[in-house]
Amino acid sequence: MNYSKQRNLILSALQEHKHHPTADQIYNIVKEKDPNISLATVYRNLNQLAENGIIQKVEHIDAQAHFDHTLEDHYHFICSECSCIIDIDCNIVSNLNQHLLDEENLLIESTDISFHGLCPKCRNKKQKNTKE
Amino acid sequence: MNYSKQRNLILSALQEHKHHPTADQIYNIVKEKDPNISLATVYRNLNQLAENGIIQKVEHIDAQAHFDHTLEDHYHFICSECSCIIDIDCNIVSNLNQHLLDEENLLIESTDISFHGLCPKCRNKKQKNTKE
DNA sequence: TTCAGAATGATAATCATTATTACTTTACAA
DNA sequence: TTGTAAAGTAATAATGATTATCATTCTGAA
Repeated sequence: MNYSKQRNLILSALQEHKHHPTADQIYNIVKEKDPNISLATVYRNLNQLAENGIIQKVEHIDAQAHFDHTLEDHYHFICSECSCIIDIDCNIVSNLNQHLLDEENLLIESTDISFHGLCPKCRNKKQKNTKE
Repeated sequence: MNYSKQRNLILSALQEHKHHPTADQIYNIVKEKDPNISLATVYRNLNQLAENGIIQKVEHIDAQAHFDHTLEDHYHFICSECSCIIDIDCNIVSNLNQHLLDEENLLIESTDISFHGLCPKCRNKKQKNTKE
C-alpha cells in the first residue's frame, strides 16, 4: 500500500472513534478535515485496511458493515433500543469447537456471536418510565 | 391475515425446503406452481409470516435474509466453501446470560451464534485434492 | 350481495456497496 | 531531476436485496 493522505485520515478517525462506526459515519467524520473526499474512497480504504489486517471489518451486525480499530478477537452486544455496540471479550467457544468436530464432524474456522438486549443506559430509562 | 392462495404456496414451499431458503429461492420454487406470482408478494408474505410467529426470519448469515420453517431456537453453521447452512442445536448460552448481567450489567434478550468453517462434504473434497 | 379492508402484481424507489472511468500522486530507477 | 508505471482519487453509474406505492382484485362478515 502506498501512502495516501485520505487513508491516514480514515485510519485516525477510526482510532479516535472506537464505537464501531460504519463507512458512512467515518465518511462524515473525515469530510470535516477533507471536504472533497469521496464515499467510495472511504469504502475502498476501509476494505483495504481490513484486508491488510490493520483494522477489523465487522459484518452481520445489521445491514451495514462496521469497522473496528482493534484486531482482538471479541464478540458484540447490540442494544435493541439505541443500537449501541458494546464489546464482549470472552472465551466460551474454545471447547465448543472440539465438541462440534467430534459430534457433528464440523471444522470450525471462526465463530460470530452477537448478543441482543438492553444496555445499562436504556435499562435505566425503561425502569424510570415504568415507575412514573 | 385473510386467506391467500399465494401465502399458502409460500408456506408449503418453505416447509418442503428446510434448508433455509432466501426469498429469491422461494420465489423460484413457487413460480412453478403460480407463474404470475410477484417477487414483492413473496417478500411481503415471508415477512408477514415471520411477524406472526409462523416462520422464522434468519438474518445476519450473509447479505440476504433466510427463512426457516421451524420456530425452535437454534444456531447456524455456514460452510465457507459451499455456503450450506447446518442447524446447531445447543444450550451453551444459558449461564452466560447471567454472567453478562452480573458482570457487565447487560440484559440479554437473544443471542445469535453463527459458526463458520468447512462442512463434512467440503472437508472430504479438500482432503482428496491434497492427497492427489 | 355488498363493501371495507386485505392482498396482489407491476414497478419505482431506497439503501449499502461495488465497479468504472478519467484524472492525479507516489515511488523509484535512470 | 525526470519519466513512468503503479497506486490512489473523485465523481458517478451500476448492482443486488429489499421496501414502498398504487391501481386492481380477492376475502369474509354483515
